[in-house]
Amino acid sequence: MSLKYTLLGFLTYGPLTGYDLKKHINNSTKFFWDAKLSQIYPTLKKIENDGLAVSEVMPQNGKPDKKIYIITDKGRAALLAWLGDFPKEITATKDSELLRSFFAGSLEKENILTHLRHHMALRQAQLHKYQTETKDYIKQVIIDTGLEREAIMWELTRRFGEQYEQMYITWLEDAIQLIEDEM
Amino acid sequence: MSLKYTLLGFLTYGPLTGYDLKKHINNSTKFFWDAKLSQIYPTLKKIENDGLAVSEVMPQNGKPDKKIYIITDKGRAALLAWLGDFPKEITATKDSELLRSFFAGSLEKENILTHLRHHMALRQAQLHKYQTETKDYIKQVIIDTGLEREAIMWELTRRFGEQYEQMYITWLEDAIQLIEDEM
DNA sequence: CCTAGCATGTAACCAGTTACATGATTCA
DNA sequence: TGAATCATGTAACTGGTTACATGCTAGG
Repeated sequence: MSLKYTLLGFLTYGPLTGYDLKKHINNSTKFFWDAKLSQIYPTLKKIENDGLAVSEVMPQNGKPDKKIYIITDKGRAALLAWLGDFPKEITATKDSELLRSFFAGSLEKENILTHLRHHMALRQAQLHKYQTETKDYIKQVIIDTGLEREAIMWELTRRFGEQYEQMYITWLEDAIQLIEDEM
Repeated sequence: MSLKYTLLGFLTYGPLTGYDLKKHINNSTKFFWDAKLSQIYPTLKKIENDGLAVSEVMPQNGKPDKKIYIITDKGRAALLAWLGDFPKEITATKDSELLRSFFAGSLEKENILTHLRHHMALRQAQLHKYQTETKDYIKQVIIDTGLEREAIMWELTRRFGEQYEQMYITWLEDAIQLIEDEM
């Protein structure tokens, strides 16, 4: 359901193709809302059928024709309605690594520790990515579009990613310490 | 896919019904892996078909008969194989509220602030739950089962929940401050 | 020469949600 | 009297993944 609004959200900044939208997602919402091209294309079709956007075909040679989507007033209204919505409950975020940790009690100590250390390396890489690539991308988009108000929100969500990874790394460090000492 | 291992994981502590399993999930893994009864029942059926567990029917009157599942050696082996698995990439956790924040730049300042404050109340309630209900439940399970080694891991995942909510609340506070001052 | 990027999509499948169906007991 | 708990499940649907199909261009 939220993919629809992700696409409409990006379309408010200007007309885009499915391929463009995927690149925008990869550089920004990927870590809290991601989708594959094979899901994006049918969703765009549905958006057009519902009158939330219209498409224009730009012929190309050697490549498939580009299909550019333009948001309609109805699409803008639908996005605003969604933005104004309040959830009454927090939605549980799934994390299979926490699940694995939860049931890891039956494994050998060293086995658990190897697991946690491996996971930590992945988290550190992700933290680094938020602090470099993602940060640079947001800076560039601000320069290119001049959307200052939006930029505040984009930077805030980037910082969430950064703080989430930092919290995760601290938790992993503490977990490793505790298991080394008490297991 | 992970629901299968969630169910097998709980079944290693003893024979349980689908209904029992849901209660265990609600008290522990719910915040990083949840499922409805309508998904649990067919998954248990699949687990039995694959030979990972066997079921015994206990007749009752006035209620549907209880169907108790018992994990098999094949089931234990499957769980251990999964526990030993390493993911090569971190999986993006979906969060529609972050997505809403990402696209909230077009809304009025007060509108965004109301949203963030509302979200904060939900997060504080969840934090409190981890610090009371969830903590008490783990204590009780340790008393009842004496699974000390497992208890270390359960307590660690509970602490993750606590630290996650604390991080989220801090982020929301900072976001509110920033928007009040700079928007 | 091979990989990555550009650019579209479909088909089959798996995971998960919502709604429906049944019905007794207990507690506020 | 009505909601919650116990206890099972099915059917229809939506969301999301994997695999397949096509084919050119640019760069290392």
